[in-house]
Amino acid sequence: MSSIVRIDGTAPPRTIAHGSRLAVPRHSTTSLPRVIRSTAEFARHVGLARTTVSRVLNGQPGLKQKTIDRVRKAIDETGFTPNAYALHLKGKRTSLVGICMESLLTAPAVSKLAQLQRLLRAQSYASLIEVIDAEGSRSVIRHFLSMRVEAVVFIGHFVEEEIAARIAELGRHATPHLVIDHVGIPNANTVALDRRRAMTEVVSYLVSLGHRSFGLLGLSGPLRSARDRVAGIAETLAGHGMSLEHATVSLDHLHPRGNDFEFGRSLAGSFLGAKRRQTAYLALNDEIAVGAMHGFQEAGLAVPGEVSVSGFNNQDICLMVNPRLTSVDQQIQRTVEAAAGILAGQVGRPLPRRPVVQMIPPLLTVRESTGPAP
Amino acid sequence: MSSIVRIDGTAPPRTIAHGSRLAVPRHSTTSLPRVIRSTAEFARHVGLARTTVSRVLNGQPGLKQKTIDRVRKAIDETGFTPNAYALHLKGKRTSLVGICMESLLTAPAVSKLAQLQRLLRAQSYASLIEVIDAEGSRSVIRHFLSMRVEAVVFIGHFVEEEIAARIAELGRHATPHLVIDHVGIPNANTVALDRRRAMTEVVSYLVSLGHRSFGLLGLSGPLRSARDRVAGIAETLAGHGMSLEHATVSLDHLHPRGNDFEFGRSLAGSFLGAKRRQTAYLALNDEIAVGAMHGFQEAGLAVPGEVSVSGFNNQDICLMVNPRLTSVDQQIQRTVEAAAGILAGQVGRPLPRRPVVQMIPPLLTVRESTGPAP
DNA sequence: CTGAAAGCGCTTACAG
DNA sequence: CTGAAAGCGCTTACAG
Repeated sequence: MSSIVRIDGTAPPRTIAHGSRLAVPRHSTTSLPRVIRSTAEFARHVGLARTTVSRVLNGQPGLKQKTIDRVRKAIDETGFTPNAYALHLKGKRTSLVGICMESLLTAPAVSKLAQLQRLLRAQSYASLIEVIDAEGSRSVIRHFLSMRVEAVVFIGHFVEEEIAARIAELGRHATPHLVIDHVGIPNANTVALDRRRAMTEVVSYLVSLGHRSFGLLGLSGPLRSARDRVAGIAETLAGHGMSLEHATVSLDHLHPRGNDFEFGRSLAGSFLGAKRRQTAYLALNDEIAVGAMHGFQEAGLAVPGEVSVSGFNNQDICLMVNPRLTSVDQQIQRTVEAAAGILAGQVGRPLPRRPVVQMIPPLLTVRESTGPAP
Repeated sequence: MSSIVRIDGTAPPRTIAHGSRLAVPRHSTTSLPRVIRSTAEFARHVGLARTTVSRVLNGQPGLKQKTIDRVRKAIDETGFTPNAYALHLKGKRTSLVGICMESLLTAPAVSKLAQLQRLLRAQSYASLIEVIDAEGSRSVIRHFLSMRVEAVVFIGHFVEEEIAARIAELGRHATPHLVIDHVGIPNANTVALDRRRAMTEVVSYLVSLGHRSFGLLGLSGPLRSARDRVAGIAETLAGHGMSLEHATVSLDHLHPRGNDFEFGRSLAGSFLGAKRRQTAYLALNDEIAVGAMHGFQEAGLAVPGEVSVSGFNNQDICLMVNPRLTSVDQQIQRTVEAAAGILAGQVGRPLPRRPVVQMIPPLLTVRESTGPAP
């Protein structure tokens, strides 16, 4: 068992050992090897030439098995790892990918990160991961470039001009990039959910259930992702002879946007207070939808008997509420696989002249929170 | 707008431009600069000596302002970044921290990662992040070592012997480490929630409400974290003259462990079927607690009127269910700050002889899912 | 300010 | 198998 020392965020007291007579070698009977920091030191340690060690390390032919074994054994014993920085200077690939995250606090984004990293690792890439904001993006990209990453991935929604500038910078360094989620950045290779189509599917489905008036929850605002969604709603309504102005209502302006769940619940309250109630509610995300559902239910409204509610992202929480939430699945696995495929096609080759843009079809997942219009 | 090209995971078609007569310079009127890859090239580009450029780059004194400006301007124009690998060979710190995650799919772990990264970045560390399993941990650590990271952090629960071996390896390389969450690894610097105490608080509170029989949800199994929790329960019960055997029941063995929410719901079903029902239920995590709560409610039981349910981790979902879930907050911010403090005390110094272990006190967060025993 | 030189830790011909 | 050498991209004295 390790000894327990409580500290308060300060450095632990360094105890100076002065000549304990009972001192015994720790862990093993051989003396502790010094840290070996170079092939030169290591070669001396094994009693071979630097050149020979290097050849074993790189699996080159023409070596006696006995020599190979000797070196391997010494590597295991000393834990010697050749300096990656020297290796790269000699021309070895860095096998590094830089990943810029809008946030590590939103579940779908982290899920994309996790899956992308798994794919990259299978191709033996390691990842440098940074959360970026508008001000910090320049320095992050410069650091990635100084680390000679082989590609940079952006996951999330960013300030468009900012990322466009970063992408231009990457282009000047012949470094491939890919944007996941944020669609519409000039000259950006992009993989993103087809959000228009997502709303087409949701709205068509609700219209087929007889809904003609819709409350929009959190879909206002300048974000490209929200605007695309609203465009999809408008388009679909138009196809059924309705208009956005007449068939939809947004009360987003009535409440400050804090925690999404509370925001959704507040919105429900406002809709309840309005003269004419909508029969179906489309939320920006699952959290807002769940909040709204709670708001309606607490006021005694039946979901989906009196109002239908649909979410977005198809997170676990959709299954944990009652009734379970209808939502749109982002198809994260397909998204990430497409991203990895595009990157694989660009790394180590001349950059393509035109950006590659791939839209991923969403999957509407119908559950019990939506039903026929009353 | 970028042109839209649909592809199927294959590389984009490379279009060869053959002599369009309308070709115009893109983006600017100057010709596109070649990618500059070294100070030598860059010095030639600005018309200065390599030495001078280097001095500007490193902010050394004795340079004319005019020269400095000239170099800075050229850096902005060309986006030149000095090769980090050469810099490090010349003795510059790597300012890299390696982070080993058990998983990127569990919210509390990702939250720790996010907050730790923010603290590290404030000290201008970049992070190499890898998800590790028992087999892969060796190669990940060796890669971190070859990248000469200045410290390695483990976040989550691991196979003990595996991580102990990795920590020994790091020690041989004089590289500081820190384990967040997994307590009890020999010789490991550790920061972890005091899980025993967490259960002491929950159980004391429930006992004070009159509860005398407890259902344990998902707390069985060999995981150190679960065993610590059970030990805390036993201790507290003993303090009130009760015993684990008589006062608690676990039915975990009756259901396969899949999705936690469904697992919780199934467990509730089994408890409902049993002869004598417990009055309070302690869950491994919030998801299981929410599942159980749903299970009870669907069977017509009132929460907390007839049964009390408490979760663990205090995730957002606690607020989104009805009644809101009593849970234990891990105090992630304090945890991560402690971790960063310990690391800061160890980087660049001789490793301490004894490991530092710091336990973080939990915060019981009482909500409406727990109440007086019926 | 410039220029030539040494050296960080490697790999890779090259001659023994 | 060994050993000496060149060179990757930097920084840092050192002499001009």
